[in-house]
Order: sequence, then structure tokens, then C-alpha cells
Amino acid sequence: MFVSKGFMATTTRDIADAVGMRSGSPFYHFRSKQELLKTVILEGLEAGQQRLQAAIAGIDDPEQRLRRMMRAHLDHLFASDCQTPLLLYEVRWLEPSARVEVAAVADRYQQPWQTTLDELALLGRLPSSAPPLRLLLFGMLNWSSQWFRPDGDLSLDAIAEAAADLLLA
Amino acid sequence: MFVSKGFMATTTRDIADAVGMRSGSPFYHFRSKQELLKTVILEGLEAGQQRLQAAIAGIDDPEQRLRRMMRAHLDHLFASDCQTPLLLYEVRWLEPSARVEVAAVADRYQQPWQTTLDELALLGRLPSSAPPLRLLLFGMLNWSSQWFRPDGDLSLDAIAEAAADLLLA
DNA sequence: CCTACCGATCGGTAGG
DNA sequence: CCTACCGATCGGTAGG
Repeated sequence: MFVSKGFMATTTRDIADAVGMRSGSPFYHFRSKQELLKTVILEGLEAGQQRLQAAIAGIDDPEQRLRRMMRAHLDHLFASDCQTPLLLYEVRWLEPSARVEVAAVADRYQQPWQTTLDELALLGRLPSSAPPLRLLLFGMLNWSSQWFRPDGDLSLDAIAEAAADLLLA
Repeated sequence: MFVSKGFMATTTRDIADAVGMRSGSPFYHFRSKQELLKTVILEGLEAGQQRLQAAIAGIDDPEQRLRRMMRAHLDHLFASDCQTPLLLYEVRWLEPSARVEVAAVADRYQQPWQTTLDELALLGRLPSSAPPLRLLLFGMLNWSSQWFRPDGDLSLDAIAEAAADLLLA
């Protein structure tokens, strides 16, 4: 609901209804609406991290690995249960201390990406892995949340491939 | 205020205060809060369109033109008076009919981009201009709103150049 | 454009 | 986890 309607437009009553509770009961489980958001973002980042690790386990060739990471990232972006990258739009509603906490976990997610990009640059299969390359890459992938339609002409595979080809041209 | 705090978190009282009005007065000028959003988005798109046209007037070489368009787009993205691409995040709060109206103007903004990309592809300076190339390009540029800091190491010029180099490799 | 106000909603709490 | 409720806020309006 935070993804589809946005944090501000989702009421704690909406959430209570969705799980068959009364309006006051969410606050038995969570101290505040913000803590609910923080929890779901952190859970999603964790799931994304694991999905990423699973996708690249045992893949030695860095180009193959990058392509799999991109596909895994897009999968996670549109998975109905944990659309974390979309939730990151909502981090702004957290208080600063919670925002710092989320940022630390999000940073950790970025590390394997930078490692793989550096590897490719070292092998000469990428002109450079210096900033802002990684951020441009995430831009290509994450922006798809603004226009991708599951019933459209382009598949997630096609998007991942097009972005990878652009990078590795 | 819609950009920095978001539409939902900006109250009509905030807006009234900012221009020295009383709480009810914005509704003398605008029928509703939504209409205020629609107006400011459309004005910003118009300004962006003109900034883009001004940047490419008389530029025949398509690569030069694309590079200028990218720089102009980033400038517009972070111009303090009309951060339209950021406002496009808020389109979701408009009712469907207003959303359609905005989408039509936003589509018009995309046309010169596709034209220039097609031109480059025709000249063989781009492997292809087929979808989702244009959208990947906008992803690289627009996503910078999530991480760009004016006081950081990277300038808008550097970002535009890195993205252009990636595209035209 | 202001005053005065309404109806509704919302996050959160006390007490059980 | 429910009931009952509060304090505050908010978009919007009537009347001038």
C-alpha cells in the first residue's frame, strides 16, 4: 500500500482494514506509522540483497554476473511482495535517524555492483567504472518503475538486456 | 514546496503563508489544491520545452544536439524555479483527466529526443534508437535527482557528459 | 482577498 | 487486540 498509494496517502486505518484489524490495533505492533515504513523498507532491502546474492552465486565472468544482477534487480523492483526500490521514494517521510539506518543498508546493496563494475573496467571491458557510472546504471533500471507496464511490448528481460548492452558496448 | 515537501505534505496553508495570504485565499485563485498542482506542472513543462528548444536552435550535428539537450534537461531538473521532472512524481495525486492532460504535454517534450536519437541511429552513430533507449536515457538523467548534490564532487556537466559518452560509445 | 467556520479525517492513546 | 475517544489538522466554503 505504501508503494501503490504512497506513505502519506495510506492511513493506518487502511492498513488495519487490510489485515482485518481495528483502527487502533496497528499501534500494538508498531510504535508509529513511521516505524511501520522503516520496517517494511528494511525487510525489502534484506530480501533484495538475498535475491541478488542468489543470482550471482558461482558466476565468475563479470559480464555474466552484471547481467544477472541487472535482471535480479528489475525482478525485485516489480515483485509484488517487496518493491523496495519503489519504497525508497518514501524514505523522505522517515525521521533523520531512521533515514540514516536505511541508507546504511542501501549502501551495502550497492557494494557488489561497484565491485563487478571495477572488475569489468580492470579487464578493459568497460571504459571506466568511476562515478557516476554506477548511479547512471541504477538510473536506467530504477526509472523503469515510472514507465514499465507488465502488459506492454517490453519484457523485463528486454529492458535488462538493452541497459546491459548500452553499458558494455 | 510541492517538490521539496511533496504534494501531500504541503498544505494550502503553507502555500498561503509563503505568499503572505490567509488560509482561505488560495481558493480564490485556484479551485482546488489539485488544480494548483496541475497548473505548476504544466507551467514547468512549458518552461522546460522552451529551454530545450533554445538549447538546440541551429545545432545541426545530432551528437552535439543530443549533448546539449541532456545538459539542458539536467539544468531544468535542478533549476530552483521549475523542477518539473521532479514534479512529475506528484502527478499521481491528480485526478485521471488532469493526468491525461499532463501526459500529453510530457509526451510532446519527448518528441525532439526521439527525433535526435533516430537521426543518430540512421547515421550509424548509435546501434539502435528503438525502445527502450530513450527511456533508459531519461532514467540516467532523471534518477540523478535522487543522488545529485550541488556541493558534491560531480557537476551537472560531468553527469551529462558521462551519460552521453555511455550512449554514444 | 479576509474572517470565521465546517465536516471529515487522521495518528495515536488509555484502559481493558 | 478492541472500544472509545482525543487533539490537531486540513481542504474547502459562505459571506462580505
